[in-house]
Amino acid sequence: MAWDTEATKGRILDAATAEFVAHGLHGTTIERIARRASVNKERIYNYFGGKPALFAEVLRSKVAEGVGSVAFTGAAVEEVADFAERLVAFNRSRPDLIRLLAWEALAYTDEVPDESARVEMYRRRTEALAAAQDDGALTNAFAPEMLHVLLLSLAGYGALLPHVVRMVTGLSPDDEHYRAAVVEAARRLATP
Amino acid sequence: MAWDTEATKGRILDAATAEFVAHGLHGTTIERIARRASVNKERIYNYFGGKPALFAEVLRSKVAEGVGSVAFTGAAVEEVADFAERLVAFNRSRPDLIRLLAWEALAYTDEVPDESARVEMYRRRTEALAAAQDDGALTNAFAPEMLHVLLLSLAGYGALLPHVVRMVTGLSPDDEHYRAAVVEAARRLATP
DNA sequence: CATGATTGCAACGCAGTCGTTGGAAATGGG
DNA sequence: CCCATTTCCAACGACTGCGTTGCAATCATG
Repeated sequence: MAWDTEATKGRILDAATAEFVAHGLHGTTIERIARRASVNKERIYNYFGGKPALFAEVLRSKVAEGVGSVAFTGAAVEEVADFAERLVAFNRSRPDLIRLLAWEALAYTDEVPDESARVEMYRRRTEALAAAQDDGALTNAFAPEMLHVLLLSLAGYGALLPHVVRMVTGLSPDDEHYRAAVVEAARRLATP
Repeated sequence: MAWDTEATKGRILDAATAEFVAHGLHGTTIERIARRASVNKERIYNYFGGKPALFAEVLRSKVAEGVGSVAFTGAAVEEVADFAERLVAFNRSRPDLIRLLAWEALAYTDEVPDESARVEMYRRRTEALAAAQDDGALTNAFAPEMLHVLLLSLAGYGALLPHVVRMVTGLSPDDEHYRAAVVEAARRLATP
C-alpha cells in the first residue's frame, strides 16, 4: 500500500458522486465525502479545490458518460423504438445519472460545465436521426433535433419525476407497462 | 398597520417560495427568507415550525396550484393538442412551479406532501382523457393514464431541463419552434 | 542511508446557520 | 385606563461545515 494518487482521486470522485446524487450541491458536506472515501478533507481541497469545483468535476466526468452510452444507429422506425427502449433501460439502470442531470439543471441557469463536449455528443445522435430521415424511413414532420429532444423527453421524464409517474399512473417508472407505452409513443413520433 | 397574522404568513410563504425555487431545501436559509419577507426569523419557527416543514408547506400550497390550473376538456385530437399547448404555455409562464416539482422529486424519494390531493387532480384529468377515448375520438393505443403521463413528459421536459433542450436543439424551450414540435408530437400521440 | 520532495492527516480558526429566549410593543376587553 | 393576551424581535448559545496550517509519514534520488 503506497502512493497511489490516481486511486485516491478516483475514490474521492466516486464518493462525491454518490453524495451529490443523493443530496445535491448544498446538501452534501465535504466531510461526508471524505469519510466515505476514507480520505482526509484536505485531500479534497488539494486535488479538486473546493465543493463547487468538485461538483462541476463530477458532472463533467459522469454526465457525459450517460449521454454517450446510448447511441442511435439504423434508419427505420423500429430502430427509433429500440433507441427509446435502450434510453429507458439506461435511465432505469443508472438513476444516479438522471438525478445528476436534474441537480445540474437546478444549479446552473446558463452554461453547464464542459458544455461544448456535451453539445457535440448530442449533435452526433441528431445527425444519425437526420440521416434516417433523409432515407425516408422516418417522418419529416419534425426537424431531427426536435425529434431527438422529444424522444429524450419521453424516455427521461419517468426517471426525472418518478413520483409524478406514480401519482398519475399508479405505477413505478420501472414498470413494464410504462416502458412499453414510452416505446410505443416513440414509434408513433417516428413513423412517417 | 397592525395585527395582520394572515398577511404575515402569506409574505413568509411567498418569500420562502422564491428562495426554495431558486436554491432548494438546503440552499436556502431561514434568515434570507425572513429578510425577504420583512419579518423576524422567530416568526417563521413560530408559524411553520422549521425549514423542512416550511418547505413541505410551500410544496403543498404551490405545486397543486400548478397541476390544477391546466385542465383537459373536450374529446377530439385537436383538444389534446390544445391541452399540450396550454401545458407548455403554463410551464413557460410559471417556471418556478416546475422547479419546485424538480426539487420535490429530488428531496422526497417515496411519498410527497399532500400526495392524495395531487393524485386526485391527476385522476380527474385522466378521466377526461378516458372519456374522450371512449368516444372514439382519440387513440386507444394507450391506457388513458399512460397518454396523460406521456403528454406531461412532452410538455414538461423543456421546463425541467432547459439546458438539455438548448444543447440538443440550439433553441430556448421558450422558442416557438420547440413549442410547435411539442404540440405536433401530442397530436400524433393522440390520433387514433 | 541521507536528503529533499511529495503525500497524508489531525487540529484549528472562522463564518455562517439553526433554533430559542427574554422581554418589548401592540391590541382589545372589561 | 388598565391588564391579560397576542404579536413581534434583537440577541444569544450551540453547532456545523468550510477551508487552512503545521507537522508527520512516505517515497525517490544520489
